[in-house]
Amino acid sequence: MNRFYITTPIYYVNARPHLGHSYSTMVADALVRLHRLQGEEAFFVTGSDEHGDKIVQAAEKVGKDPQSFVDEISLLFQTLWPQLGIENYRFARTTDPAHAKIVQDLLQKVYDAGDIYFGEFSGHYCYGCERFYTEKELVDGLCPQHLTSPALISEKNYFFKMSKYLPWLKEYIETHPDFIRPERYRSEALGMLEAGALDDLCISRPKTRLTWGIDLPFDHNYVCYVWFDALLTYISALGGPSGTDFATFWPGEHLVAKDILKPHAVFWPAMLKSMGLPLYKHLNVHGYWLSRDTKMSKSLGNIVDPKAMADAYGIDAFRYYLFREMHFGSDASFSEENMVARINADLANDLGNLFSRVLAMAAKYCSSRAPKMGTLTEEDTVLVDLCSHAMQNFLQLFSAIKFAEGLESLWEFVRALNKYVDSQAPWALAKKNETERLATVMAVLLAGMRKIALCLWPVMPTASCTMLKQLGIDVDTQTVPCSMDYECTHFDALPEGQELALKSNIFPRRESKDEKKDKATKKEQNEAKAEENTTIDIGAFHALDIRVGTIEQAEKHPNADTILVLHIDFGSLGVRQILSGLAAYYKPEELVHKQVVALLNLKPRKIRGLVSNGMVLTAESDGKVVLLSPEHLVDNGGTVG
RNA sequence: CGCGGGGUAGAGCAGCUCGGUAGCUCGUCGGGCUCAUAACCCGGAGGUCGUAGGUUCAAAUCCUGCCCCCGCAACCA
Repeated sequence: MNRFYITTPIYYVNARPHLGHSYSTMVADALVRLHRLQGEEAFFVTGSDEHGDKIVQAAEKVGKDPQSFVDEISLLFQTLWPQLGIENYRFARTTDPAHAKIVQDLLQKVYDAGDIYFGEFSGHYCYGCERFYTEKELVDGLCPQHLTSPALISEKNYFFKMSKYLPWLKEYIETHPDFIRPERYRSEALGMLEAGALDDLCISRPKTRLTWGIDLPFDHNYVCYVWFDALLTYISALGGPSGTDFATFWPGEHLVAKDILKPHAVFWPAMLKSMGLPLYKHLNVHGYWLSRDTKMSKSLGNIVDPKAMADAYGIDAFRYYLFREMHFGSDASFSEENMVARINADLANDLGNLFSRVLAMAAKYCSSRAPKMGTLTEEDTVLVDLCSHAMQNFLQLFSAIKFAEGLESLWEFVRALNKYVDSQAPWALAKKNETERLATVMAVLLAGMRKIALCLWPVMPTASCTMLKQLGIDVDTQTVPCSMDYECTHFDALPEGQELALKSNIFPRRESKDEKKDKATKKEQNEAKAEENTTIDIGAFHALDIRVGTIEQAEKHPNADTILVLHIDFGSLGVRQILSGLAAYYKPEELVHKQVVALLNLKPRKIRGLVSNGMVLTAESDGKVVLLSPEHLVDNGGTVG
């Protein structure tokens, strides 16, 4: 059996989770689901990176000890994921004692191999901040916090001989084109190596400066600093190199955002090489979510709260939007208006409405039971082929982390199903009593809808299950048993007689801000108008050409149930066709020879294919409509005033 | 200064690796249908592909110059 293992970054918990964390984690969830859908055993690791001086400082600021501080923030991450439909993961914490043990074992191993040395590091140290500053960080040579001159001091630390592995790494990346993907980040990584400017990696901090970390096994006066701690989570979460999960799932792959490219593209492969462990399969790098065109940041106050979005628009719709909008690798901009537009167009109009219309027809024509799929016509097989292509493209693009493109290709099939409804017109088949063909058309539609629901499971697990349930297929969000290889190449009907949902409303339309505004302003305008226009000039009344005429002929509109088509004689003005919504109140035959009053100079309007040249005047009473007529017979064409 | 990303229809984007039909969604205009969530289906309008050159039979795509926008302290996917 194939297995799939992927990781998100181990998030640094000095801040609360935001949209970026959520996106990374959703992508991991979707990829795991994609592989599960193909019958593989798959899961991912996410977690929290909890050591380091910034954590200590952040904890001090709020008057907490580091451990209870990280417990609290880590919990925010842990509780968020289920609220975003994320499942099938293991949550790892760098303060877990089991992790510390593995880190120490591996450090010892690297140390024994001679890849760690004790060296001197000198730099600009600010005693106020208790940290080193690089030349770049200093403002006019002063500490940016305290505006004091930093001391030039040197400190002894442990270093990892990374430079030793860089030529090898460069060659490895050059000979493995999709090791780092998309391409642009591979070039960037090669650029980092090209520069030759990378020094060996400082991996320790003296306890005089930092105690919140894992002790170095070979020197208890030092703690391990970031890289050999956080990055090792990817394998400590598998029980370390000797764990059984490690044997089954490693090498896996990683998912990161562009800001942490360097540690993952350079440091980590060098570390793995030194530890004698196989390299990961792929490093998948995505861009940033921007708010309009600028970076989201706490200081700008344009942070998007993922939980609030999921609550407002639904988890599935929110996830769909993120996957559809971001072209993996590039930055994307997030806006609520844009999201509403996307949700309405793709989910409500195309997909949701497809389910709604087909299930409604199934209720009408098939008593909500899956019908028998008869012989397929050429039109049917064209659709079936399209389905197979769309699914294959979708799976291939998703595996290649091209989510937006994959969804786009799947939507070609969604739209094709809507077209198929139009071209086959089941309602017409029902009228003509072509029951066999009707059954086949409905069966094809239902089978196609099942395919879409299956493909969408990675992106919208809950909605996917709802769709499948509406098709009479019982599933839960954890597992959707099927073989996609089979599904791509076979187009089976739902089992005949399977019970379907009576109706469907999976993705209701959302009002955009503009629509809300429009409605509000319209309402205001109407209210203002109502106040202004309590009286009109007589001229306004004279502008109306109202006359008396006699109904000569009356019949039902062939394409509209509520409407009657009247031919009314207006004397010298001739006979006019006027349509009126009277079918519910008058039978056509009782109207003939009746004299009525009508407005003639109304702009002609087409109603369901027939033109109406005026409006018959009526009165409304108790919700019923009554025709107005002169008190006794008058000449046809006479004016009303 | 430098580095990186980008400039393609009213909006948002794809296409550029491997030159040859300018594509998608939304919006807009016209038509159709009545099964459906004012939805769906068909058709039209709308583009000097930032700009100036170059290479080529042929350039959105390759090369060069220039202009404009965004990011590059920290938090941080």
